[in-house]
Amino acid sequence: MASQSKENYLKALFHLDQKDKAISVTELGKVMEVKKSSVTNMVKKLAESGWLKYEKYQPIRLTKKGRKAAALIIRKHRLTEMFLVTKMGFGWEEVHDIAEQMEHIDSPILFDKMDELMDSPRFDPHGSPIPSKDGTLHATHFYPLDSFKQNDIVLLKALRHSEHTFLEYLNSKELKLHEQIAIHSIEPFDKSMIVSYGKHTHVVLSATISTNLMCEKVGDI
Amino acid sequence: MASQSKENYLKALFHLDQKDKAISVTELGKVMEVKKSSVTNMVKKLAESGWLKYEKYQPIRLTKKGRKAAALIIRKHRLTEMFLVTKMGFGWEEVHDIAEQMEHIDSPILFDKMDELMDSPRFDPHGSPIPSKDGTLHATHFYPLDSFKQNDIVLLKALRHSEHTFLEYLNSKELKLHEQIAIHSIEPFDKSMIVSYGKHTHVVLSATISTNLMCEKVGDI
DNA sequence: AAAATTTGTTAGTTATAGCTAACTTATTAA
DNA sequence: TTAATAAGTTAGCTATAACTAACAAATTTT
Repeated sequence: MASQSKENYLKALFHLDQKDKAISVTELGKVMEVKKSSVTNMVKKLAESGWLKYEKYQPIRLTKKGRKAAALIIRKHRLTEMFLVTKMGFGWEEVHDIAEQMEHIDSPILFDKMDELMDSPRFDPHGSPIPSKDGTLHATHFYPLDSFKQNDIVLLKALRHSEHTFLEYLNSKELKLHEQIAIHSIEPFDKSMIVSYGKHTHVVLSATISTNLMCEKVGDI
Repeated sequence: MASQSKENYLKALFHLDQKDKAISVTELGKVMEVKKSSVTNMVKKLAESGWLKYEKYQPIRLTKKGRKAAALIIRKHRLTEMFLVTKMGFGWEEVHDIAEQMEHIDSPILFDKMDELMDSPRFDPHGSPIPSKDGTLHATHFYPLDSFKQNDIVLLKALRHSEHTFLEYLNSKELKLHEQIAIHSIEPFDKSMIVSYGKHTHVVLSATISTNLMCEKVGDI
């Protein structure tokens, strides 16, 4: 495939692409933490190799080929994260940086083996879906905790993002994926919630937290 | 640490260093599969960062710092190989290329975890010693099968090299590491041997094979 | 000891991937 | 609708790490 740098651009493009709106040079530069001029340069090269379509001053559009390549890199990343957590005993807050490097490893047998050893997991440790081998990423239908109502019972299915500090916070609250959460009340003023889950009853979750907890309703109190 | 390319130079230098004789630019170039001019250039840079000592037209000498850095890269390589074989079910002929990439991953916790999960293995799947965490590589005292005598019983402890075809050959003969080998006779003309091991009796091993099987004597027939 | 060969170095080129500075195009505000 | 701002591009520079071609030093052979 492409160089590590190119793979990172493809990955970033894939993520921006998911948010449906047009992808700009400036935006891509922000995500990649490089200057706009560097982006213009790189995007030209990626266009030459058919990973994306690009015309001066126009939005960047991934091609089917580019989208598939990106999905397969993300597949390697997420399979690795899941392997590290389920087979090696790492915490979900430890695996991102390792997977960030492992995703560039060129070895189909390695990732096939991980997949096999884990019986083809569909989600990574943070609840993000793992693209399938053909580069397909099926959409999930989870909604932020703050979009549910009082007396709803939900399951925590994914995190909107996986920043280290956020994961550490959830660890400190012993709030894990697939945990059942009961919404006792919602404070109208700051949207903070009083919830119960696992062995914790009547815990306060701020709106900052609850917007990032992606859930699925399973019943009522 | 250094770039991937620099790490590969250090590794090559370490291996050449083990063969005690002075390291030349030409030799290093052959191992690295680059032109001599590229070596001269790189060696200058490595010298500037203190990985080695170098003066024009003089042999290259690794510094203590360089030797340690190299040993730690080799540690990552060999730990990975062992992990892939013992924890993931790969064959010893499949792991080199993967480890070659994984050895550049910057993540102490990953390799510490592998080490822990395997209870600090001392050898990799091909019998090569794994440098310890402080960069020490203890010498092994194994000798090629062809240096033993008729009626000696030995254990296969390591391979002199691990080329894919050689490993495949050993697989086809069902000859594994730690297998006990009894030397029945040695053909004086071509130094081929008739040996028995496992469930195989009176198998012929050519000198080409036996020189690459590093063994340790455990008794007599 | 001179000639031939091998070994090693230097200078200059290429590709990748970033940067700054200057400029152009597009969009938004006055 | 002009002016200001934001977005995007171009040109030229830097570092890494390879290369070739030409040359210099060291070693071997005759």
